[in-house]
Amino acid sequence: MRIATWNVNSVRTRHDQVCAWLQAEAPDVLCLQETKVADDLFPHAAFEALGYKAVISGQKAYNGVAILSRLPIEDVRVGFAALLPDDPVATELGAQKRVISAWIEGVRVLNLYVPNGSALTSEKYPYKLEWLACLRRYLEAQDAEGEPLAVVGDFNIALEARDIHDPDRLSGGIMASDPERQALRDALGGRLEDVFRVFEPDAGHWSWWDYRTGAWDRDTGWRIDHIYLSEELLACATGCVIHKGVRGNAQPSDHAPVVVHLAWPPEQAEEGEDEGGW
DNA sequence: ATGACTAGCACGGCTAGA
Repeated sequence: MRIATWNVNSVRTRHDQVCAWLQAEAPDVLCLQETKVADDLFPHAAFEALGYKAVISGQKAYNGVAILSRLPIEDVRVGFAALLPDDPVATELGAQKRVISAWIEGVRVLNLYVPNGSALTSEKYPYKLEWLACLRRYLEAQDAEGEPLAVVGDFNIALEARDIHDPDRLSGGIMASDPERQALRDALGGRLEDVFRVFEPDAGHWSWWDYRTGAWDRDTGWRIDHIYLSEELLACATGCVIHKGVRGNAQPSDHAPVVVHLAWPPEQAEEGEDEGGW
């Protein structure tokens, strides 16, 4: 099973590129962020023609997430409030469409678009921290479900120096400040592992290049698009790859896709504990 | 120190992204 994540910066502007990538790579699941479209205008037909069904949580112009899958999709949950019905902050944060999950092939796939925060002095920065605190409560509730879990998306946070092209200059600023890094670590709770780092310890691997600074030409990027796995999925991971070349397309998104390869579902022999079975 | 570029909305410059 292969699960991918890609911030496409408008699914309508990018849908030809998304289709081309789906045809070339054929992931089982593709999670999109920044779809930037209301649900009634989502381009379902283009993806259905390739065998992918989409479940979506969108809004006009901003934010928006979607899960595309060629495997059957069950038990879709939209927003933090789906698991935190009595949490007023979860309900309030639901105004921005940044959270969707689904049950696919025995995996809970959770697709997140974490707020950017803009600048440490912006009112959007405390919003980001509040959102991450709510994510912590949400993941605690999710953990109680005991499901194999893959949390993917655009986290808008580089957790370590090796995830930024110029850590000396950029550490401590937006996307690399201690409070947001700690808030994300607190949410992950030590239970979820950044699978890219299982396979690649070195710096120099980015998932986002700023449009404005000639970042692609200079390869001055950040690694802010992540895939976090629970223990039983991590044990099945055979690779995690950033599809950097996609950033070199004409009219690209500023993010590249990230894909995890899983030997999943596990062999029947490995899970057969039922003595009456055969 | 600042801004760059891209997209949406709507058709003129804003907001927002990261």
